[in-house]
Amino acid sequence: MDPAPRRPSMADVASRAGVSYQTVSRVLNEPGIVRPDTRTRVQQAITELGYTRNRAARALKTTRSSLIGMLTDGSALFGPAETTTAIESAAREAGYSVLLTTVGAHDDCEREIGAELLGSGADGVLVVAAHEGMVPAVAAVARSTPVVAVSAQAPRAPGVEVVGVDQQLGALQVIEHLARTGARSVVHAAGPQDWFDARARLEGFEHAVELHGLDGTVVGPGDWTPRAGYDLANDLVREGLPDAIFAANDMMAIGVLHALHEHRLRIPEDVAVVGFDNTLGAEFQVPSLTTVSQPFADLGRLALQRLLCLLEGHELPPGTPSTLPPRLVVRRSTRPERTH
Amino acid sequence: MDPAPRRPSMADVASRAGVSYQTVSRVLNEPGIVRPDTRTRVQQAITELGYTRNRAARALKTTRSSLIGMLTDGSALFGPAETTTAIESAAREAGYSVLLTTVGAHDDCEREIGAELLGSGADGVLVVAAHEGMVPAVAAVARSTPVVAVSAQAPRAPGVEVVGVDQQLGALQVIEHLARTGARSVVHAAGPQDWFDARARLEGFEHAVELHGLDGTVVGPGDWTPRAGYDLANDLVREGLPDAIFAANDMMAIGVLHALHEHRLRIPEDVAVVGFDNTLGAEFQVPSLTTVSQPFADLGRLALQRLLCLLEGHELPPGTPSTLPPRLVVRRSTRPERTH
DNA sequence: TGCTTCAATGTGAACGTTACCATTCGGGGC
DNA sequence: GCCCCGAATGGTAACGTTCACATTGAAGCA
Repeated sequence: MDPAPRRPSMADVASRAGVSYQTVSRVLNEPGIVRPDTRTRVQQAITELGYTRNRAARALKTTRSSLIGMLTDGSALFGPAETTTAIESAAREAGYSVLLTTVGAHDDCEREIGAELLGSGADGVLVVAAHEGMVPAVAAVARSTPVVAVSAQAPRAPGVEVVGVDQQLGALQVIEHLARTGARSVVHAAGPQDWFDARARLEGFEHAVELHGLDGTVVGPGDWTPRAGYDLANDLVREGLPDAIFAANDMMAIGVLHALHEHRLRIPEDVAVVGFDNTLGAEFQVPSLTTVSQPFADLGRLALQRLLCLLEGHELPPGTPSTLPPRLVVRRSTRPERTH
Repeated sequence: MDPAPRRPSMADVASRAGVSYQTVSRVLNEPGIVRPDTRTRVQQAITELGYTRNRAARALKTTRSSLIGMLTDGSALFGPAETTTAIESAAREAGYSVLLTTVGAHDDCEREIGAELLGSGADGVLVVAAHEGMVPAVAAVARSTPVVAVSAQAPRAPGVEVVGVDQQLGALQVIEHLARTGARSVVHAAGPQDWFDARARLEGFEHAVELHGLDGTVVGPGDWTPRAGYDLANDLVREGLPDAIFAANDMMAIGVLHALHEHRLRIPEDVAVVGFDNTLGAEFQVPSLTTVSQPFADLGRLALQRLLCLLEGHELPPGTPSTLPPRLVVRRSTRPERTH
């Protein structure tokens, strides 16, 4: 093995460029105040040596790690993967790196995750797919670190800002569409109620159903998976079908479709089906799935922007929303609206 | 604002426990050599103050960051999300945190990403969904940092170890199954050829088809999305259908199914369809999708294990595989095998 | 008792950077 | 020609840890 080929430090760059390491630091941090020819000399030395700043030393001295912790449920990576990606690239652009912490949905994660996040030294934390089990950990972290949650209504812990898509509005759009297309009875195949999003969708469903005088029933809760939708739909087939089934997410809707097909039911003629999320495959289900599209990427960027404001102390641009509207995407799994 | 409520340091813990900071360090790093009563005193002080080690200082002194960089394609989070999750939790268990770096499939990512990874100070790097565009960046990183790639055959850059699922074997299993169920002509709807996995599946297809004397054709390449599968299948319907269509991944297979349904073709009677990945929704497509299941979670753990060996210099347990076998999952989108 | 020995703990220095203050140097105003 | 000023750069200290070594104290043994 090589005798520890130590990465070059500022001192190495400095001696190569014939300046002091302080000048190197200045070239990196406030290039404006160093004379152009010195600056280019230093920059050349930097590229020649392949120098990169030692992150640890920098963090130690500045007490800022340039790290953002991202706490997310493992299973959630399937759905809002776009949020994750958007956050990461926006963070990179702002000079931060993203520290990923996943948590199993059913982990007893309070102690461990909280400690992990705290110990990670992140400047701020983003909670991406929020469920009840995360709340204690998040609350603990929030006492010493800025936290922004991407969530329906949020881990209402003190110090936690929330950015989200209006899930209730999404549910309302679904119900209105179903009402307009002639549905009288609607069943909501609910998601796991320890997830904030699932709860918000359920509440939205109940309000909307009442508002429109529909016959609304809730079954479940399921666990976001196709199998849950499949099982719930089979139960419904046995016990009597409504005009429409509104699944808590696309995966459950896929399971619902499958069960209905097995029973040779026609969609949407016998039953209409609606999902939520507009995930990648939704458009190509059979029939293509009417669903609610969430602006996952915008959401990620928005959350990061908010966190950066918290971290760097500047104001949020006025008019920045904290809630984004979802968008109903009508496809073939529901009856067409009359286009008189 | 509070006047910078500095987090407690070892010195704070030490003075509270009435020992020197060195003793605190020892309690944390080699508890065995400090007297039990001192140890408990220190530990109590630690919990009372909510002390956590300053990661930056530790990294600075030890020249190890306890960070593992994970480079992945953004779109890949949809598929092998399990790999990501498995890696993260295994890493946490081993005392490492995961730094996430995503890259758009079509980014001109060479310079930027390479610099990012290098500058991140990660002790090692894991490349999760490998495509051609990553190679320069990965090669650059590999010169100064251990790199393990999770990939078919890999960015063959010097110093990059590879762990993967045997994609060719998967393709072979598919073709054998199709041959046994009476298919004579098979079309492969290929994936993007700058992805190593896609290329391996294509090659596996070609070998297997020749081996079994089938009439094999390749169409595409597609871009992993359902729409690509949909478009390719529509072309096929127009130009003449084979007995079976083998899509490069499940998403493309979903698009294929959709197109076939639109043309009122029966699956598998008129055309059989096979996917790859066994993603969450595959079982509940209509009909349920025959596909190749990849042990994503095992793969993630394996990759991390390899990287840790590289990092910490110990030997890989003998008999540890570097290639995992996939498993064909036969469902209803292909004809049943004769069970004589 | 006096010496060695070892276990337990303390002290000093260093990791690579940035904040702060000191120094140098050339030029403009009197 | 003197002083002062500001621009450019250099030097020193400190962030919180860990490593290597120094110190302490009690036990073991002649």
